[in-house]
Amino acid sequence: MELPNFAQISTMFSKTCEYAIRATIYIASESSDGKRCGIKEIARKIESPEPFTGKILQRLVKANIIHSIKGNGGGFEIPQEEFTKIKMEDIVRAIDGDDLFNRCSLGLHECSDDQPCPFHHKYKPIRENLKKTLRDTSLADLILKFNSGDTYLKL
Amino acid sequence: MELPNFAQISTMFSKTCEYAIRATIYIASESSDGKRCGIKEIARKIESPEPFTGKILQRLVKANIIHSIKGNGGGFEIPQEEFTKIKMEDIVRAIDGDDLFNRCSLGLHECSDDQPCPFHHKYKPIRENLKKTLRDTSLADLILKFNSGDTYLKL
DNA sequence: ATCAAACAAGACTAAAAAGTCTTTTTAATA
DNA sequence: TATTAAAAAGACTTTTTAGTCTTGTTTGAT
Ligand code: FES
Ligand code: FES
Repeated sequence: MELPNFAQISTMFSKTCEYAIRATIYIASESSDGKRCGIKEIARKIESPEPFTGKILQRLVKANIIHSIKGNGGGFEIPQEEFTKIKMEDIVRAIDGDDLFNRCSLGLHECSDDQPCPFHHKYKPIRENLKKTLRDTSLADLILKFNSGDTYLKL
Repeated sequence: MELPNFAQISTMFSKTCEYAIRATIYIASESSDGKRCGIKEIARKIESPEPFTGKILQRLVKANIIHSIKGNGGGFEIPQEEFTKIKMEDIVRAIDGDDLFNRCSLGLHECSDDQPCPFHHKYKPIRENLKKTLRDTSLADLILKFNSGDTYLKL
């Protein structure tokens, strides 16, 4: 008999952030096709709860990552010329803030080289590597293989 | 004006797991000095809520990571010969389960090479690197610099 | 034997994250 | 200008994570 889980599902990004990234990729992919898309469609295509997705999209609009057009025929879109400018880092920061980038892995009040926790020296390079990847990965990179059907946003 | 955080504090480990790791390190450090320690002392030294710390220690006992001695003069300890055998991976798995090790970074039901999400190929090596580090880092490694006062468990 | 100092167990509460619902605003179009 | 299809806004609910409290059990020392 295995002990059941004790604490939270622990991943890099919050669930909210996961939805946000998936939604942004889907919108970009449609935009690259000249199409605008609405909440219902997005929620269906990325398998996310519809009203919650609405909330998240609002936040992405405020953070200037996606554009929204209100009214009949409206929806969300991203101008193609932004694809290379928008990085994964931007989405993560907009939703999860910068804890992932700064916080001590063991929960000390500060992560610092001067007063490091016992895991700091092994953790820091991993985090730096993750940061670099998030900084270097653009929406253009993310939709490339998605458009060709080689990566997935659900299942 | 900056937008306030929208979602959870996102780090690798749950807060519970952070406490667990800090507590284990502290206990090991005392044990390496031949000393046994109680909940109150541990909570004080790692700056964690006392009753919650008790809960977490219980879990670590069940997972066979630390030993507990009940009754007057009791407390927690870890036999020195275990220091190199106990890995960070063991603590993380005992508390957070294996989501960190398996879960898709974008929240798809499965993380797989066959039906990868758009971030999979960039994410996987980072995660593998983290896993390797957790697998390779033993309690002995963690307490080394802590015993010499070069790393910290609070502030 | 009794007492006191420890951990164990489990019910309970609080806070944060995730998710829903209702109302308002916007804008194209008939 | 009325209708309608969309997003925006904000109050609300649920679930999960974090944390507390009370009661019981164990055991060394008096
Ligand atoms: S001090 Fe803990 S990760 Fe830097
Ligand atoms: S499928 Fe998403 S990280 Fe592997």
